[in-house]
Amino acid sequence: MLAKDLIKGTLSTIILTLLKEQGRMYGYDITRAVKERSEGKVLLKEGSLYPALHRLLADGLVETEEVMVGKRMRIYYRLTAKGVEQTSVQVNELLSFLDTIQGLILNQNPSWNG
Amino acid sequence: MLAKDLIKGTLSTIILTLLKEQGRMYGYDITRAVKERSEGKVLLKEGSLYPALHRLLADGLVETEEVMVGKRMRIYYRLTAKGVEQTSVQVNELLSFLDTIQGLILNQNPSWNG
DNA sequence: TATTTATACATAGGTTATCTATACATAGAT
DNA sequence: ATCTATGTATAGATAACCTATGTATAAATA
Repeated sequence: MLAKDLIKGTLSTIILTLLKEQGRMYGYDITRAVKERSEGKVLLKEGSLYPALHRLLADGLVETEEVMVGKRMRIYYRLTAKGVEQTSVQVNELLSFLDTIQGLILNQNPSWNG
Repeated sequence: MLAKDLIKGTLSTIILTLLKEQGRMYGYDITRAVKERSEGKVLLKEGSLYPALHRLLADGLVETEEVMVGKRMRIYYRLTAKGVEQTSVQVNELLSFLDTIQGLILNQNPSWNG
């Protein structure tokens, strides 16, 4: 129940990061990459992924390229210039947040030890 | 917008951790502790905190002690035995998740560098 | 003495991201 | 034949968190 909720707010950043790194990916590709890299801990569902991709598209952070592979369609996504910028912003924000939470949990901030 | 969503799923763990450490705390106390420890980055609102505390109470993870201070009521919260157990579980889960996400973002998992 | 700020708890209602479940379709494996 | 993998899509449910509001005591400050 906890693990399920933790992904919230991090998904778009994960997708953007993968795209920045790989250049272009299609949806199914992303689900496998997330699964592999998280060692099976993060299982991205279609109901989460595709709406997320559509949001990124609507926000102008990614652009698409449709390709027919045999009789099957693939929709490749790649970052726009705006998307590249936003990726940096979100990655910094996310890493900073992870630090903050770790600090809260592990009590690395000495100011409260009184 | 990102930072606002990131807190989701982490709040109960933060509260439980604080209680485990401090022994007992009341609501307003918790908001200040979170603010201080996160250096102002996490501003816990009443509309988030009190429902969260009530959930923990309903789940039997905390118990309360009402104290009058002057004419004002304070409700102290402390962990139950079940709460102590659950705190460990959630902290481990959260730290593991933070590592996973960091790995995804920073690509520390070498298995995908092909 | 009037107003602001801090302390202290509470909840109704809104937002929204994610998940569940379902749908359609190609295609390889067993 | 049937299962599994590949590939995209959406309607509806869930639920956590926030906004806004309410009540009340009390200290500060103008």
